[in-house]
Amino acid sequence: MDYQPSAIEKKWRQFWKENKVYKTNNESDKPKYYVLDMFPYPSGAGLHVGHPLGYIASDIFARYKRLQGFNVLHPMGYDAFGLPAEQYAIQTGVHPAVSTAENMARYRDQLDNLGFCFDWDRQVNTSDPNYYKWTQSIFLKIFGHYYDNKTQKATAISDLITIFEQEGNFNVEAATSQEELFTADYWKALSPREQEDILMNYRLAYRKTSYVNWCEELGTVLANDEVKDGVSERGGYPVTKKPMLQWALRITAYAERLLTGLDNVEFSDALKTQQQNWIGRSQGAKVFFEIDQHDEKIEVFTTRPDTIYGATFMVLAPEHELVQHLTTADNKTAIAEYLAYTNSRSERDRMADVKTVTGAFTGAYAVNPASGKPMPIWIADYVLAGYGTGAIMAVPSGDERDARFAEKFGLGIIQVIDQSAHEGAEIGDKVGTLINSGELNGLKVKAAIKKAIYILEEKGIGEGKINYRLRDANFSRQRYWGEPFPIQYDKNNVPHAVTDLPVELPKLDNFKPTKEGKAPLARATDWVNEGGMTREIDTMPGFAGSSWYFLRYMDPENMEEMFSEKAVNYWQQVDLYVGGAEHAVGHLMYSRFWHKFLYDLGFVPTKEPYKKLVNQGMLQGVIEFAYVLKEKQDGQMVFVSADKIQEYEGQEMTQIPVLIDFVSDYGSDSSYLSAEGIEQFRNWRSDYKNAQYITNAAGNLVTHSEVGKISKSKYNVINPDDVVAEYGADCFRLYEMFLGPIEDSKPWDVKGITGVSKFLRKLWALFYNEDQLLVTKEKATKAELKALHTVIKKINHDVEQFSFNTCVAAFMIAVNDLRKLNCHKEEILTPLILLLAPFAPFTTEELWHKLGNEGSIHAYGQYPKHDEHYLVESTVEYPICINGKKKTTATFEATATKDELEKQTLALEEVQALIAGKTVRKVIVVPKRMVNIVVG
RNA sequence: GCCCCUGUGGCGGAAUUGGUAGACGCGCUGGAUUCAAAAUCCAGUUCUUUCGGGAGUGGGAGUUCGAUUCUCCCCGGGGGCACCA
Repeated sequence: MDYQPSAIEKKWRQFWKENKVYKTNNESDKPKYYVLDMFPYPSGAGLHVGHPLGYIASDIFARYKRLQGFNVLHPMGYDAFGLPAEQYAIQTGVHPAVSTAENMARYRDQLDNLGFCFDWDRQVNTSDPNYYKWTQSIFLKIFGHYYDNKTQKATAISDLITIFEQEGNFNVEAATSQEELFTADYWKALSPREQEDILMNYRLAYRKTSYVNWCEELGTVLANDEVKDGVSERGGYPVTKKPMLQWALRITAYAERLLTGLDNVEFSDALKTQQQNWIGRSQGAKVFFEIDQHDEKIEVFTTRPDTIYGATFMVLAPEHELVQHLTTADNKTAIAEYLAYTNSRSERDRMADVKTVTGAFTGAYAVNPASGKPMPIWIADYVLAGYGTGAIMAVPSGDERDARFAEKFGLGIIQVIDQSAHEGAEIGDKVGTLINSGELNGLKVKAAIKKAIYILEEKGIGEGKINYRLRDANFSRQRYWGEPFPIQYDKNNVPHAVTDLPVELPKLDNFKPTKEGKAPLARATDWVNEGGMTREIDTMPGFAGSSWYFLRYMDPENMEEMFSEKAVNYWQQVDLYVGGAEHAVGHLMYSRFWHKFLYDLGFVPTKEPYKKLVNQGMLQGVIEFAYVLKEKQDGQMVFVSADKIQEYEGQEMTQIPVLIDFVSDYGSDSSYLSAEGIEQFRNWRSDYKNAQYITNAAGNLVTHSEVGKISKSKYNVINPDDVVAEYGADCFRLYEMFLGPIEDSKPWDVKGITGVSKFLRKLWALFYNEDQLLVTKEKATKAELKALHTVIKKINHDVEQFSFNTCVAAFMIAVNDLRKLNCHKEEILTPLILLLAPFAPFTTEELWHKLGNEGSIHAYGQYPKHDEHYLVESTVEYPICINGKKKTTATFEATATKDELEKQTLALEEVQALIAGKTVRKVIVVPKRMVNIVVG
């Protein structure tokens, strides 16, 4: 019988389904293990060959753990809210729920086709009201809590209100944007609206004005991704920043815990540093500067309070709230002009152009609290509104940017650090001795920083402070296809929690924003005004549903709770999380934040959601381009073969991606459109129908290949189903693992798959010859046992290391060895297929049954362990080296110790001849490797 | 500019973590089989050579008996952050 993957795979897919082989229970005598994949967004393009890379790896690991006797949770679901479905709806009128359901069904088919061991009874869908009911419920919990810095814990807002009623906010230490202090009497006298405004400064989910990318022409808010060079990606219309009252999550309250928590998880160093940079902790001081003729003070953050004597001017971000207020009459025009200038520059322009120094003087002066000298107050866009306080004290003798600014505008420079004793050191290195700095003179930088903070605190004009780059997360989206907020506003615009959950998305047939630019949900007027109040019409962002889905898998059908205490106490946390590095900061940071919040409230027993994380690299594709002349000729497009473009020198060319199905020798350097391919290409788009095609001598249009993202818009999506149809799912799985280390990005290339395909047929041939089953009960020889145990040792080691490419190589070697030994013995083959079962589930299931076993190999629960006994030789041949150069070889007892080997080596006549007359300095014995004699 | 990762045959990539560099696969070259092709099988395949060897893991130094592996400098590729006070 030939190896026929399609027949085998169909059979076992059915068997697994009927017998619920992968059903996981929340109760078991076995130890638990939780393997999680980042769930996909079910896009219209379907699954492509890149998606399964991580899924295959985690599937192998899950099956491996199951065979080792663990109770493995390995679920899958869909991150089903998102922009593409909404845009599709706007274009076609198909409701996002409908297109999403279709896409999910397609994904499911494609995933099943690859033989994954997901427990589909636990499927989660973030757009299902039974799921987002709990997302809304968590939001309300966040809304109902503030962060108490004393206990380092989320605490109920009701507790805070009690404190306010008893003693005001004098003793409250919280993560807050509340600056004013107030008494209990003051609090009690406030209107509900005023009280709520204050509470908003404490709530972990709160409303604040933030800026969005607004496109007047499209009448909608755009994501950063949708804005290119200051204009909308669609249509190229201008985009401006528009202030909008939006929900935000106070993730900054958890900055320190998110940072220190990294010490206790197994993430790659690269990922940890990325998260550390994102949080961006820096230690310094906040300092208040008085302003001449004004009551307000300017607050700045500085990491170098020691340089305060060198602060000769101040710079505010153009968006700083005091700018208008401080500007004097004669400077109004200049400031207005500068504000107009910065407003015209997109964020990208501002970032790209670091060299140009710009700014404007407000006419106002602050006072240097240390030296008492006046400091002109300027505005400049090198100071960012979003970082620190949006204002700096400028120390031109210390900071390079301040120096450039002072130089350009002729502002004073005072040297405050003597670095003569520290040649070549930068000020940022925190070395040197303070000069021109009053009481700080003579101190080393580190000591000066401490003393400066002490003095600031003593004078009551500043204090030591830790600043984070991390910003609170914007939590509002002006979209339809997301979780509605469970919030209603009363007539005083005070938000109230809606406790009757879920708040379901109302049905709409138009998903565009309203004419006034309001979010699409404003169209559902009855829904908005239900119950005499006004509903929040924004929806939650994509990261809401994905921030806790791994917990729902533990108890997905629970209608009373998010998940039961029992379930979460059993599964604890994700043991292994596999997913793309593109989520390094966004999703991972937000879900860690939510998890810590739930921990504070006692819902989860662990501080971190993920114990270990593996980032799989991106599988890239080859994009095929056809060259086309920029200028049409006689109204027609002219396509030019890549090997003929020299003939068109001086004429501008552009490249158009070509659907790879038309391309011959796809992916190679010499890919081309044959006459037939050109014909298909002509019929692809009406524009190309009558175009001219300048082909080469062979009549082909040579295309240009580039490695890039696999994407629908690049026409290079390869459906795994097609590969599976040709080679089988097991071959596909093994091949994707064989491509290289799981963390590396690499281009998809089908060239090498024949090698893996051959391997599977060779494996099959160990069992079958034509129709005859070759397997015997004969006792295995020593050589056969050695071949087997070598591979067992290797596989167990590599699977733990997540090194699957080397596993596949080891299998190939084992099968080749057994073929050479003509081994068809059950004693050898049973462990071999057990070993292979995680990698090639269908084939091994078939062979397992052929060996007369019942049930599923994947539920067997006894992964083979290697026995060192079979690997030990009686004698070992050692290379003998003199000073590292191999001179001869000698055979020794395998059991010989290092000392014995050394003695025996030196006793050899041949060796004595080699070292004749020279002094032996030392003998180095590397077990099982070599003996090196160092002479001379 | 800063941070992280990375550089090995024609290609994807191995190297037990300092111990025989190039496992395994692709490709290529021979050969067997075949009327022929596909498929399959066997052998070879880092470069160089006067067939003794010699060189060799981006380049240069260093540590070591010994370096793809550790240290420093430089160059190239990828990713992240970005006027961060």
